Amino acid sequence: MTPVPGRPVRGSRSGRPIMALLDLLGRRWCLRVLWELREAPGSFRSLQSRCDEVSPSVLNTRLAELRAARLLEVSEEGYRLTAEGRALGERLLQLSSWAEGWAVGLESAQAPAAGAEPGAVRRRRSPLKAGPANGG
Amino acid sequence: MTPVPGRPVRGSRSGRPIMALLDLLGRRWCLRVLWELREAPGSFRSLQSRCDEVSPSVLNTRLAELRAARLLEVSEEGYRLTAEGRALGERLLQLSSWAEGWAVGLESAQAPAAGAEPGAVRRRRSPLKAGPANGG
DNA sequence: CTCCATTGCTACTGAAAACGTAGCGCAACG
DNA sequence: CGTTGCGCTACGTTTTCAGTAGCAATGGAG
Repeated sequence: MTPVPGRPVRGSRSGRPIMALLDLLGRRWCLRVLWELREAPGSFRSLQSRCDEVSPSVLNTRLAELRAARLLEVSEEGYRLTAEGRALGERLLQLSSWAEGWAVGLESAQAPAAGAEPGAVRRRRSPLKAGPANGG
Repeated sequence: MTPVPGRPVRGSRSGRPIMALLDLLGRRWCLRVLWELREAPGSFRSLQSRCDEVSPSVLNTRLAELRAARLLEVSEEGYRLTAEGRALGERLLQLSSWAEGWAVGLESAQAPAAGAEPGAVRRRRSPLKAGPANGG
């Protein structure tokens, strides 16, 4: 089921646009497909190959969802982003530049923060300062 | 296993930063947790509640991964984004504004593109125009 | 001081999603 | 016509997520 704004989606009962988007983008391979299509349209097998041989069944499911969400359309070249999809893709580009800085920061830290590192949130009986009211 | 730049991650053999990021963000609930933390820090149960009662086991896994990636840290208020994490969160904000436009576009289209709609990529024996060389 | 409510998770099971493979049917090339 | 390559689909297996119960630590109330 493709998450779209206005309908309840995983993570939201209200169907807020950003919630629908987070749900869709949070599916395995979705961001990667968008990323690849941002660079160039492609056929099914081309996309499969560019996504490191993702399984055809999952790729097909993701393509159908992206199409249902009108981020992607079928053309003579195979699959390409719609205008909306391209606009989204431009915003993904900014993630790339962020990621370069991230990688540098991780390198200087030498390793990912170890899971065994002390520092888990202490148990407490009183609630910590409340966050904002529930979104959704 | 937390995807980090420099190591092979799902979707990439080279460990390119953007690939590690796409892998991490493409996990269920990851974007949503980042989105909620962008707004305000929170305790475990607060985050759980703000993420529409996500299961504690998955939330715990996601928090650990985000922490290993140094996007999140433990503080007196519970969990909060690191400086890097906040920078990423700002970029997520831009997705929100995009999503508002998306929702409008979908409304005027009246329904998500039906899966049963004709227009799947036609079979062909010759490859379509090739996309770029494999990324990853 | 004791009791007990609340917290941060963990353990565990079943459901859903992803993975991986084989192969069908169509298109088109030789 | 036979063969090759394409876009998927079907199906079984593995992994991840969803959901629940509950433990141990914390600390507020009496």
